[in-house]
Amino acid sequence: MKGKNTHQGPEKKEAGLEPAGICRLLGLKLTPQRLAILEYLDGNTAHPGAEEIYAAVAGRFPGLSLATVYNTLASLRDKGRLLELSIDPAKRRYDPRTRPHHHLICISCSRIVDIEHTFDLEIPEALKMGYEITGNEIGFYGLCPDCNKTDAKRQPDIRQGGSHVRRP
Amino acid sequence: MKGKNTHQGPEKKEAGLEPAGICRLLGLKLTPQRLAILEYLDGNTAHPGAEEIYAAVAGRFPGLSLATVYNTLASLRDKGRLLELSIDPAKRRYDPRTRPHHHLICISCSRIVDIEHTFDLEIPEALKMGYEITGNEIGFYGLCPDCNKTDAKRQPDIRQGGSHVRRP
DNA sequence: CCCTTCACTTGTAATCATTCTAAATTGAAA
DNA sequence: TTTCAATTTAGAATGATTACAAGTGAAGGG
Repeated sequence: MKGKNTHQGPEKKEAGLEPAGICRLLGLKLTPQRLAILEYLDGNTAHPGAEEIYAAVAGRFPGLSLATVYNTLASLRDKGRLLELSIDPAKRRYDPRTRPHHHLICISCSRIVDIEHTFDLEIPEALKMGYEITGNEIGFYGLCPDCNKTDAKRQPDIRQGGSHVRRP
Repeated sequence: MKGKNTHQGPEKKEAGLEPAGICRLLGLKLTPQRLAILEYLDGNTAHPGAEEIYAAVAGRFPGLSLATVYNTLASLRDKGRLLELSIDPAKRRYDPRTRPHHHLICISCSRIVDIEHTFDLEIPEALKMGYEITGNEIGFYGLCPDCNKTDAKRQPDIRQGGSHVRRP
């Protein structure tokens, strides 16, 4: 763990704009803490939670407060630069990739990967119940390669139910 | 609030089987607390959280413990009789309708309605990253009729971002 | 370059949902 | 009945997130 980020692999980043630029663009004050957080998030595909972000950034930036992480995440989220995912029931996860995409989460270890693919999700007008729809997100559930190996012998019925079934 | 349930409207229930039958079928002991919870959940389309279930059932069943609600929900979930939704970042919600379906949540008041519609969600093999997919759930985000009315004048940009943007 | 100011940061307390625990209770099988 | 494991219960414990009050520093104006 030495590089700029703890990526899951080589990934294409969002359309340019380094941390400082983002702050200026959003009208946010340019503080070192923010820059460090932004930098950690930039191109990160691990969908980290607040605590993880804190741990990672605090390493390079001693004295950082967890509260600052939450504050920063909140403003980025409010400004639309960050997606706050509720796909993991244990905690909120953050995704710097703001272009619409979906997620695939392991029901055993909670690892999340992005699904960059467009689906046709037109809801029949009759089912919209008068809602004005602004977005959508698909959560795919399954077993990641690692867990699939390990769990092969577990009760098979645990996988029934067709949908987002979580392990005890 | 007098009827059997606090439904959102007339709804078709899951394929028969009253509370007692469900317990027997699942090999669960038939306790009055469980029956009361099952009864409350039966046909309920409000996607209640644990606290709400507790409050509702405790009304008719004084002495009920919140822990029991959590216990019961956990066993029903494990047995596949109940879906545990993480669509609401504030808390887990429960859905007795176990047939695959999707949800539409109001980004302002968190009201959830079911979307009973089948979508074609084939993920290109190349994007599956080796995961064995067991299910999926689409979360549609938007404004419910009520909030849409109330919020009409709010900052329009809050609705940008394309996806699950939550109100501060 | 020096002020001034208010957005930010910080540490900590408070809150909230959920889980854990250990003891008491009770279905249900024998 | 008797028995015993499953279940219920109150309350403590945990973990994530939010709230708060006081201190700090980035940034614009002079």
